[in-house]
Amino acid sequence: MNRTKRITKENLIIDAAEKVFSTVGFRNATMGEIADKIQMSKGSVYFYFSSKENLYMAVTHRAWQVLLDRHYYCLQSVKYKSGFETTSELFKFAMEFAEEHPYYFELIMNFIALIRSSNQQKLAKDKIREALEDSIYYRKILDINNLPLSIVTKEIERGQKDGSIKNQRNPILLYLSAWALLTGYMTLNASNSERGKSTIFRVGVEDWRRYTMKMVQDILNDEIEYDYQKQAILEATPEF
Amino acid sequence: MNRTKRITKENLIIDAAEKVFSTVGFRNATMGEIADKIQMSKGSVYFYFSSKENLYMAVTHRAWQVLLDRHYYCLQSVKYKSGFETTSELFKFAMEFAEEHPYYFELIMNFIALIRSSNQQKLAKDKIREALEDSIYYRKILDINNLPLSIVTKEIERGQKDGSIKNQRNPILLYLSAWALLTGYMTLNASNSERGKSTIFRVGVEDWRRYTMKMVQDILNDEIEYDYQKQAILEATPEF
Amino acid sequence: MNRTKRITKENLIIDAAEKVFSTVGFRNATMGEIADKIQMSKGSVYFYFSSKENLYMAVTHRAWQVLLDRHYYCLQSVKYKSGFETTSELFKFAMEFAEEHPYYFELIMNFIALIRSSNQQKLAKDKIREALEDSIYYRKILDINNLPLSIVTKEIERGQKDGSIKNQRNPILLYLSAWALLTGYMTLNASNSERGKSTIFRVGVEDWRRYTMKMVQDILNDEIEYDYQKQAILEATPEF
Amino acid sequence: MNRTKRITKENLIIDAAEKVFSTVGFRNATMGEIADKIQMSKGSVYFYFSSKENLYMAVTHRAWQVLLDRHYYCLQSVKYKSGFETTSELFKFAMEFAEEHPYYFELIMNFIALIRSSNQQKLAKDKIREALEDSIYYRKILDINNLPLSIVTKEIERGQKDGSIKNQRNPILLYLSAWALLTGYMTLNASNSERGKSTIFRVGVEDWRRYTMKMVQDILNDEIEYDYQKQAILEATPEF
DNA sequence: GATGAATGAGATTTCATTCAT
DNA sequence: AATGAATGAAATCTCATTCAT
Repeated sequence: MNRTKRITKENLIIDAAEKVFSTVGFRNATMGEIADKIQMSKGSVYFYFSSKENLYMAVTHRAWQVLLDRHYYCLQSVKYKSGFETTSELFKFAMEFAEEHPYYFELIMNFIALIRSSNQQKLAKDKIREALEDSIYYRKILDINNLPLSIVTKEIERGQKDGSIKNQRNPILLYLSAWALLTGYMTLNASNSERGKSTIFRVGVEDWRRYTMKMVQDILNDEIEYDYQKQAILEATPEF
Repeated sequence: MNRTKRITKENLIIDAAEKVFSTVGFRNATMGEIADKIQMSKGSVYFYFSSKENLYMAVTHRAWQVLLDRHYYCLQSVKYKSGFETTSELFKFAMEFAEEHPYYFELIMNFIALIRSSNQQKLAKDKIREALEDSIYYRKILDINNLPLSIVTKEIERGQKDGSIKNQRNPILLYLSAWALLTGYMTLNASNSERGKSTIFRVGVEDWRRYTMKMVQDILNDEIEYDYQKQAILEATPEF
Repeated sequence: MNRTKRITKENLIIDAAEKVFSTVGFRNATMGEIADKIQMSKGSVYFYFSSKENLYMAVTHRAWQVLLDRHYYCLQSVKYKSGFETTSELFKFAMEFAEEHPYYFELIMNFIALIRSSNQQKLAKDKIREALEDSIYYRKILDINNLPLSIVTKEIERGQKDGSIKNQRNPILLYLSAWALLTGYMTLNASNSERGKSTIFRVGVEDWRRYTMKMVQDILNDEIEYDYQKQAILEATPEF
Repeated sequence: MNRTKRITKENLIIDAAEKVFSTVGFRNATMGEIADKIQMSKGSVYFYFSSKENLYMAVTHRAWQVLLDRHYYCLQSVKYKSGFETTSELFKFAMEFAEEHPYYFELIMNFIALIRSSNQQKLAKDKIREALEDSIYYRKILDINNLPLSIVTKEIERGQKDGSIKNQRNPILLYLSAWALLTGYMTLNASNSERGKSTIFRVGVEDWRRYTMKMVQDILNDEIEYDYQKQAILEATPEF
């Protein structure tokens, strides 16, 4: 079997896995169900993916690829704009990505949680995490997972230099804050809503989405001086 | 065995379950491990909690209780303050809660996701969700899970009336936005950090935390008029 | 606790056990359910009955007692009648017993099966049968379970002598045949029918019942001479 | 694995299950024991039969098949005989079936009890019955379980028309009565006896068997007129 | 390359029974 | 006498994974 054909098959399997994982979750998903979905035998699935964990990582890898593609696409099309404009665009695209592919977004979050827990604790019993880390796709993702961060922070830095971004704080902090906003929005929204239609606690989702994007921009525009009197309620935070 | 003793035992089990669930996750956790942790037999655990799902919900219930207690404690201590002050305090306490009990926070998020998915789709295969919903604790949580929202939004409304909160948008929107900020912060931070010490992508976690709290306040202070020129990058959002 | 009180309690438990066993069967029944039914603790049930099997045998013992009482009652009231009349009465009473207490009838059948299997094979694994045979009630039943047979056969013999029963075959054979008829009727009828109302395969149960009783009488009236030509279809059976 | 091989395996498992079930009963039987008996893993057994209940129903299905085969075989070989002769033959074969395969007979009785209880009561707790009814084999048996009845009653009707069967009562009643006789005989005999050798209550089993068959014929020959004086002991039953 | 039968390690759950109080 | 918490031995069922064909 030539390389092309192999890749086609792999993608077919990843398609099926994506559907099954997103519907019932990793633990509930069975290799049998995934194989059935594309009229394939379990044995064949194992021919292409050495383990369930490896297959899961392959789906996660695709999620990162799609996210990354958006970033590159975005860079290309906004080359001549200011740092603020590019950064805004990047987040707008990220939001669109998250809403179009809520499960990819979830996978990305899970991956981030995975590397966090890897860094800090090696829990004796967690066979699954070990298996995940054994996957070739894990390595592949490790190689690219910082790219979104570096792409965006580079644009933020550019914006801080060209004056379009007023907030002079650490670009990574800005990135994280904006990304947290997006994450929170997605998590609470739980990605079930048909965009613009649904309502959550009697707030239109579309309203919320717009306000979230506005807040991202506010972050970029935020100047350090602000009303310290109100801040005083919290602990003193002079550096902001 | 009197009521007190029973509750003590239940709490003992919940303690153990909390540790095990938070370490290896619900699916990876086994009743045997939970029982072992407190030198109890599996049968005994089942004497107190009718199923693994029920036990999980008991832990989740505790998480909501702790969160709710903070809210009430907070209300009590800030009675004579402005709406803005109270709301700020409430979020400050929520943040502290999340950082002190990251796993509780996770449980609360999971519960929210659970009721979302319950409302929208009855997936044929998901036995686990069904079992979760059968739990008495599920009912108990249903009865209280809206209280944080209603407590905070009431304070926001008060603040909007007394002039201390300038942002006149839908109080629920403000609540959700602030809560999303917190959620995103917690998710990305993955809550493993010892407060103030750790670093994420070379940003001090403490810095990030403070900035997050500042953003919450900014939400409250946000006035509707702002620079529409920058907004123009996004789709028009006249209502903000 | 005096003897009377003890017996009262035991009967209370047997009542509950009877209901539970008859509803869900021996294996499905739990000691907990039986105890609950009379607001008693499991421990107390064990105080009176040393095991589930023992309790089951106690219920079975009661069934035999009730059957036997009917026999004695019947003997008393038909003292001056012919052997045919008494025997008919005995079967009429047995039929009524079976229909009024279908579960007792089942217990009696089960007991008969139990002693059959005991006589013939000691299956290594059958812990339950062993436990049943350990019961004091098992011994008690062993002492009485032949009484119905001997009572009825004595009457048949009397009838054969006084000329009212024409069938001169072995009285035990007659007894078994009639009892088999009753057993088959009860088994197929499955005891669910409200007497006289229900229908089985479009045959009125009441019709069937009457016909069964008629057949019992036919057995008693059966004379040895009959049309041997038809019999020839079966293997030769000259002794009948 | 081709269809033939699969069926062979299934039959291998059914063989083992039949032995185990008949020896220790459904509830006492364990899948492990069944698997062990044919040097197979439990998992493999589950590969062929989705549950213990399903396997049990598969054995029951075989029992019905064997019974039915006898009926058809019998029909074939007695085509040119009278209704009386055919019916007699059918019962003779049924008796042989019951004696050769006592456990099959028991399974058939249990199945009949099962559908009776299904028709009349849905007991909340009986998970087992539900599981039984979920089996594919349950459906299969439902499709054939009335055939013996319809085959035999058709022959009885023919006999009533051709004059060889004198008893003009409802053919189904005759069928049930004869079948009840067989059932009672089998139940009391408990089917453990080596044919012709054993003795029950000092009656030769062979004698009893012959007499039972004779009674079946008597049913067919029974004419409605008989001695009403004796009947008077029972409640009036004018229709017989 | 593809198949699917076979495996076997576990996981949840149930209950009869015991025993300290 | 009575209670009911605690135990622990089983039993059913699931699936990721392997491997002969």
